[in-house]
Amino acid sequence: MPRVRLVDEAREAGLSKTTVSAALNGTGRLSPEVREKARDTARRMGYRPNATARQLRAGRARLIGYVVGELADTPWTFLESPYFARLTGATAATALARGYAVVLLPAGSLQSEWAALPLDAVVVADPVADDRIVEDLLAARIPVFSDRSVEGRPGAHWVDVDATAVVGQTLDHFHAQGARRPVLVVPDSTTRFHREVDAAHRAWCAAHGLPVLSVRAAEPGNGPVIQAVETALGVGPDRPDALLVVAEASPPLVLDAARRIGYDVPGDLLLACVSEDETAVHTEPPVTTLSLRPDAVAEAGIAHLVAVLEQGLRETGGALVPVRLDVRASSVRRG
Amino acid sequence: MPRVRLVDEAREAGLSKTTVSAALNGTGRLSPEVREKARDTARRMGYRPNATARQLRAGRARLIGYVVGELADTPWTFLESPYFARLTGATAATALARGYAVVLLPAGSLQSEWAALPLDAVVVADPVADDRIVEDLLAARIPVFSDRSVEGRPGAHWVDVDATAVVGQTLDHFHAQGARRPVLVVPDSTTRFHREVDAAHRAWCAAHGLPVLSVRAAEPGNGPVIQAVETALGVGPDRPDALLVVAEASPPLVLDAARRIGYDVPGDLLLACVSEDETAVHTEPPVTTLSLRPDAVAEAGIAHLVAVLEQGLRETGGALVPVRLDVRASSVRRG
DNA sequence: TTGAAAGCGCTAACAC
DNA sequence: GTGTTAGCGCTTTCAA
Repeated sequence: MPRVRLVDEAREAGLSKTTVSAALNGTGRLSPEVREKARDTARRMGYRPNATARQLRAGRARLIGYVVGELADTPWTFLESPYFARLTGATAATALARGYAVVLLPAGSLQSEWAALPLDAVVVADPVADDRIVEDLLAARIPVFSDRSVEGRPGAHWVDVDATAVVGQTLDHFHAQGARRPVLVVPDSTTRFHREVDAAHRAWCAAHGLPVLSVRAAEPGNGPVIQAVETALGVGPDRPDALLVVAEASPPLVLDAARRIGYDVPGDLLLACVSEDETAVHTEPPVTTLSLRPDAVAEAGIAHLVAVLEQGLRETGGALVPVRLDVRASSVRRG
Repeated sequence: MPRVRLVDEAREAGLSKTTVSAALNGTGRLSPEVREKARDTARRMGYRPNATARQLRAGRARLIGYVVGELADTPWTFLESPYFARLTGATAATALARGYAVVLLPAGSLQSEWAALPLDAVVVADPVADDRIVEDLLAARIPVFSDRSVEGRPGAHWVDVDATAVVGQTLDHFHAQGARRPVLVVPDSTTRFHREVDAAHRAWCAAHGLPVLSVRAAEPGNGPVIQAVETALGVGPDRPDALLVVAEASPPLVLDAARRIGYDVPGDLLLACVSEDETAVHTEPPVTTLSLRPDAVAEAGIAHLVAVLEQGLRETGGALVPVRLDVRASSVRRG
C-alpha cells in the first residue's frame, strides 16, 4: 500500500493539485467550503506531504549539521561532558524552534559522510586543531558556525565564551574572600579556550601583584586532571589557599582529592570548578562552579545562524557570551 | 554565484547529463577517457550533487529521527546522563557508518516538529509513558525502534537491556563475596526498566532466601537518589552489608554518602552502581559498576533498523543486549 | 475562484 | 558507448 500523494487526494476530492496544495498550506484565495473539503479528504486519506519534494522545491532542507571535536581519542566522548551535552541539547532545541533540524556528525568525518546530506549550514562545536572539516565545509560553500578560532575566514561565523571573564570573575571572588595564593589547573590542550584562560590568568595575577601559580593537566579527562590537582596542592612550603579547576572535571572527585591531601574546604582552601556538572550541588560542602552557559551559547549561535541564512547577514563580529559564577560553600570563608 | 548543477557541468564538459551522472556515480558503461573527463570537469567546477534531488529520486532520505525521554522535567537533560550520552553518540556513529544520518528530536515533540523531515524511521530511546510520539509516528507509518515497551505494535521494533541480568549478576557477585543483606536503591519511576529491576530483585531474594531490602528514590537525579541511599543505609539495627544503586547516580557522591553515615567501603559495605560514569574509576576505592552497554544497544538497534528498512524484515522478536559487570575494589572483601 | 503546466536537480529506462 | 526523455512529489506563476 503505497503512500498517498497529493495527486491521489486531489483526484479523490475532485479537485486539482493546485487547489489542494493551497488549501493545505493556507495560501491562495479559496472558498471556505473547498478548503474544508480538501482538508477533510486529506485527513481521511491520511495524506502527509512528502518532505523531500517540498525541500527540493524550496531549495533548502532546513537541516544543519552539528560536529563536535572528540575529547581524548574516542569520538563522541564529548557528549559525556556536561558542557557539550547541554550545548548539544540546547542547540537542537533552539534550532528546532526556529524550524531547523540538527543532525549529529562525528568529529573528523569525511566528506563522504556529510556530502549526501542537504545541509544548509554546519555548527562545529569545538574544532579540533588538525581537523580538515572546517576547510572542507567552507570549500563546499557551506556556512560554518563555530568558536572564535574560525574568525576572519569567509563563510565562517563565530560565537564564543568569554575566557577572560571566566578567570576574572572567579579570581576576583577568591580575592574578595581573602585568598592570596590561588592556583589554576587547566589541561595542556591546544584548544583556544584553554590558551585564553592561561593568558587571562597570567594577566590577572600580574595586575594583582600575586604569584602565577598554575599546573597543566597532561590532557582533559578526570584522571589526568585529578593528578594535576594533587600536584597543584602539594607544592612546597607555601601551600595555595584557593584552587580553580578549568577542566570540566567531576567536582566530587576534585573535592575528595583535596581532602586526601589534607586540606579542609573551605577552611584551608577555597575551591571553584568551571563545570556544568550538577553533582557540584550535592557534595558536602557544595562546590562553587562557573558556568559557561551552554544554553546561552547555543541560543546566540542559532540566532546568528538564522540571521545569516535567512537575512543573508554577511559580516558580523561574532558574539561573546557571558559566564555565570554560582557561589557555593566551597569558596566562602567561614566566619 | 549560484551553485553548479549537473547540467552546467555537462555543458561545460560537452557531454550529456546522463553521461556525467554515470561517470560520477560509477554506473553505466563508459569509456575511461570520458569518465575521467567528466570527473575532471566536476572537480574543476566544484560540482557537488544536490542531496535533496537525489533523495527525491531515490525515494528515501536515509535520515532517522532520535528521540529521548526527558529526565526530570527539562527536555534534553537526558544527554547529561552518561548512559544516554553514549547511547546517542553510538547511535549516530553506527547509523552514519551504515549511511544513515541521525537528527535529534526533543521528547514530546509535536507532529509539526518532525513532519517536515523526510524520516525513514525514528529511534525512541526511552519512551516516556504519556508521550504521544510513538502512536503518532506509527499512525504516520514511520517505523519505530525502541525498547521492549513497544513490543507487539505493528511497525514497532525493539532492542532492550536485560534487566534480570543486571540484578542477577550484581547480587550473585555480592553473595559470592559473603554479603547476606544487600539493599537495592532504584528510582520510583514508571520506566519499564526500573519496574523490571524491582521484580528481578524480589525474585532473586526469594530464590536465595534473603530479605527483600529496597528503597525507592522519589525520582531519578542525584539529589533524590543520594537521599534514598541515606535512607537505605540508615535502616534499623540490622544494617545492610551491600548496596546496589540502579539509578545512574554519580559514584563519588554515593560513596561519600555511605562514608558520611559511617560505613567503610568495602569493609562494612560492598558497593556497586549501575552506571556508565567513568568517575567510578577515579574514586578511592574505585567503584564497581554494571554497564548497560549503550554502545552494544545502539549497534543492535541500528543493525535491526537497517535490516527492517533495507530487507523489509517484518516480524522479529527483538533483541536483549547483555550487560557487563566491572568489578572494582568497592565490592571486593579485603583480606 | 479554480486548474493546467512548468520546473526544482537528479537518475534510469530506453532509444540511437 | 552516449544522448533524449520521463518522471520522483511538490509549489507556483499564469491563464481561464
